[in-house]
Amino acid sequence: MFAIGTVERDTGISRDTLRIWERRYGFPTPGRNNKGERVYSAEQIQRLQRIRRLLDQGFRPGKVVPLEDEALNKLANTLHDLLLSPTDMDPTHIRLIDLASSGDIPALNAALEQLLAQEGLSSFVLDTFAPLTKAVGELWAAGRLQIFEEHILTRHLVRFLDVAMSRVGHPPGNPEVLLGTLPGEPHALGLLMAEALLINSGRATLNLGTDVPLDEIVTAAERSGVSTVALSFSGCYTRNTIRDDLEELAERLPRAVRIWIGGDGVRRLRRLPPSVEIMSLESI
Amino acid sequence: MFAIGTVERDTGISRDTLRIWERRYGFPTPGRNNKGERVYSAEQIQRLQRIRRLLDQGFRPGKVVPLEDEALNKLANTLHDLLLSPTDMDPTHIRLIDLASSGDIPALNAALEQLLAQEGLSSFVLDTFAPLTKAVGELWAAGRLQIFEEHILTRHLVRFLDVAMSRVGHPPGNPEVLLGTLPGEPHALGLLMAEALLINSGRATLNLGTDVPLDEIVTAAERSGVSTVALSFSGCYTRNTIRDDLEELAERLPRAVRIWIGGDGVRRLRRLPPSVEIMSLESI
DNA sequence: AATTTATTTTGTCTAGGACAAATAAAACTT
DNA sequence: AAGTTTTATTTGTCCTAGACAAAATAAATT
Repeated sequence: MFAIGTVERDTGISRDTLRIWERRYGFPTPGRNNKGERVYSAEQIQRLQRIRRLLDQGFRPGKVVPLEDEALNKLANTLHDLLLSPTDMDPTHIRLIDLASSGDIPALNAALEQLLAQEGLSSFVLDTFAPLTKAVGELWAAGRLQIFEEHILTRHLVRFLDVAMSRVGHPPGNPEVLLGTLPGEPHALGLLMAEALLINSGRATLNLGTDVPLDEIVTAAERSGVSTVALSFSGCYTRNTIRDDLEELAERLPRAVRIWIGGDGVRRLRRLPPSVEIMSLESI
Repeated sequence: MFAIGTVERDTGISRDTLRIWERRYGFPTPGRNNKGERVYSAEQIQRLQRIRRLLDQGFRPGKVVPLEDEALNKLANTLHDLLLSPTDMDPTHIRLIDLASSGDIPALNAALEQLLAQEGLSSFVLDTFAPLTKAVGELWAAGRLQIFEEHILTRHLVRFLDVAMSRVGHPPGNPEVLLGTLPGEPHALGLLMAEALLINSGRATLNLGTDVPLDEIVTAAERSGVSTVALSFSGCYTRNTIRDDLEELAERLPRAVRIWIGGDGVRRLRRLPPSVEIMSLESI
């Protein structure tokens, strides 16, 4: 049995939200310990994680949280069929995904190495690596991957790109593009793919990685003299303040600095500050 | 001006703690917006971050939170002098730290490459990389590094070890040791060093990375059939439940599986379950 | 079909108190 | 003097129930 703080950490759903879901939707239904505090069962946590994944895919709490286990499974399956229908997928990708979901990391690495050698870094990132990343995310959303499997895969993908970039070598000169994600955004692969493309086209980068407070981005941009700040937002970025953050960033950065944003989390955004531009990997 | 949620994210101090510090120690002293909600200035956030670093070093809130800016600076300086007195340090390390804190990444990489070639991976990790990591942490704790500088350094160190490991290649066969950190622990370098030493001695590993829920560790250990689970805890692991977590882990893992724990966060621990063993990098 | 306006949904924040785990200090024993 | 147990202090997490605004959807208008 787990306390609310543990559930918050393991599911990424805040205490406040957990309590208010209980009041509004009748789920979760924690028991109480002798202190009167909520205690959650492992099953409820698992269901919360499944709900979380569906929310990340764009569903709304009111339609998902009250659902029973069965209905939830059905929804996840529908999603799975929708997203991962093998008919319209490249057979090479299907093979990679099979290797990934079977956990055969050495074979996956070998296959990736071969594709990298054939296609060159830029095409590899755009045509192979990015779709594979997307597929992993969708497998995960559909509940076809355990959390630990997703961890392992992501780690290996990160390592693979790191090694590939180290072969190209870092372009000389001052960095032109600063990369990072805001606090609360843990996904680094989008940044890494962007960095690989930039490096491969001869532009020096400064990758701050994930979870960088806004004022540190400003300081880093000023110090390093970059001309562009690139931020990545995945679908799971729940913070409701992206627009405010971007406005603040645009205001505090030196005038000449452009802001690029990308990732699944930016689709819903409208009315951006003038210096902010939505970028895709292809347009780098 | 920033809301309490933002401050929580950027400082890692929970809302509840922020409110209770205000009540008990008279700091922080946020203003209020028109909704009656707390708003924190950038200066207060900076001071909170400095306080956080001192707490990570083992200071207690009652002695640190009420301090004025001046006293805080003084304490940080004393700490800096204490931890990083150059007299008792290897000149090679001093040079590396200089390169690191000056932000000259290419030069740092070159120096690391040279030392790696000279010493071999195991000695390099133990005698160069680990002390450098520690020094970076201490520079950061003493306020000598900006957050973004620490981010950049850490990223490059991770990348460097990843590349070094990829040269050694992954040992064949089933993994023997599973590595990971529990939710709330973001530092991956300890794991990575352990992994490098294991790989270099021919033992296959399975690195789950950071922030892995406990039940996922159990599942992963069962599926992969490892004989050891290795967890890393840095000084900033504030979760008060390490012992409970370890007890639960020991109970749920297969009997034959040993648990290794390491890192700065385990020094304070006593009365561990019988299958749990405190390990240092040297003893791997 | 594209804007504007109304309605619903949703997450974050507020208050002060309660409690136990963790740590430090004191008392005791060997 | 060093180790162990007992007492006191410190500290973080959790509780309740309500309020409010931003985001998303539905409805109405141009």
